[in-house]
Amino acid sequence: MAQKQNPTDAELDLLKVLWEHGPCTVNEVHAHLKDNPPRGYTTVLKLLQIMAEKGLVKRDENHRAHVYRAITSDKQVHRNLVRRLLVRAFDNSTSKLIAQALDARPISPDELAEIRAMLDKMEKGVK
Amino acid sequence: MAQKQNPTDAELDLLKVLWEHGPCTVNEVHAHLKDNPPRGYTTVLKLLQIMAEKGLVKRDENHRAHVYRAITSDKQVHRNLVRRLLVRAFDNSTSKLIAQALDARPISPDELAEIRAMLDKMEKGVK
DNA sequence: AACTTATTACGAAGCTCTTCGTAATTACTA
DNA sequence: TAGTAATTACGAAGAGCTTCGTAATAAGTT
Repeated sequence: MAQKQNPTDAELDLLKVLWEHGPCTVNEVHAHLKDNPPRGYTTVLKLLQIMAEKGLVKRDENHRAHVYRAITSDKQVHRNLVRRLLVRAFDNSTSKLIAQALDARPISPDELAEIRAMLDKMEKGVK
Repeated sequence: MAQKQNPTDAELDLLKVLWEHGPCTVNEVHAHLKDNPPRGYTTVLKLLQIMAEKGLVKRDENHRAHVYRAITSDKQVHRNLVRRLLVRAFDNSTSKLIAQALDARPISPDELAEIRAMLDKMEKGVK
């Protein structure tokens, strides 16, 4: 059974590339990767192989250069990351987490409005 | 120099105990620790020693049993955890994170109201 | 002082993550 | 076919995390 697992830091970097550019060969992933930190070609390859084992990506071996694609969407992964943080540090309280989020970084009025809009939409949806 | 570092999972468990109960001996921490997963006494001791090296806790050696206390508040640590997640996965966008947080778990109307209240307070403060 | 008990110190094992060097494979080209 | 270039496969090393067994130390007790 393919375990649904959170990606590690390095893995998340590669997933970002796949989310943005769609299915890629190792070479393409390596090329698109931002250089912090710089990573060698075989490092990327190895990571993708491991991610394939874990079930984070799937690979198509029909071409000369195997093509990897993300199995889970960015949304799913992000949600799992948030869930993990919720139980790990915030007693599973969304409001506690949001309080910290609002405090962690200065917020622009635009962002604030955006957040309000989300709440409004939510209340409507729930009602 | 004491590095300001995010605690690991096991370390966070111990910090929670120290935040809740104040300065503790190893024995007390071990006793207060919830049993998931169960951890041996020396494991807790070793963790606290490492945390002392890292600068996460400080220890008072004046008593027979050394007394450990958390150096950083829960609030500070929580903020760092949120910050890390923000840059790691959400492009440093608070609203993206909050969108996921609202989506990650069903929210009660009470919590929703609480969140609204925070936003109101914030806007006043900023203005 | 000898004994017992609680505590700390030390070090190692097993695990995962991350990285990369080197070898093997594959496909193309002269 | 022989040579080359790109790619994949394999394996290992170093780091950090987590756990705990065992030894050393300190304090109190008879």
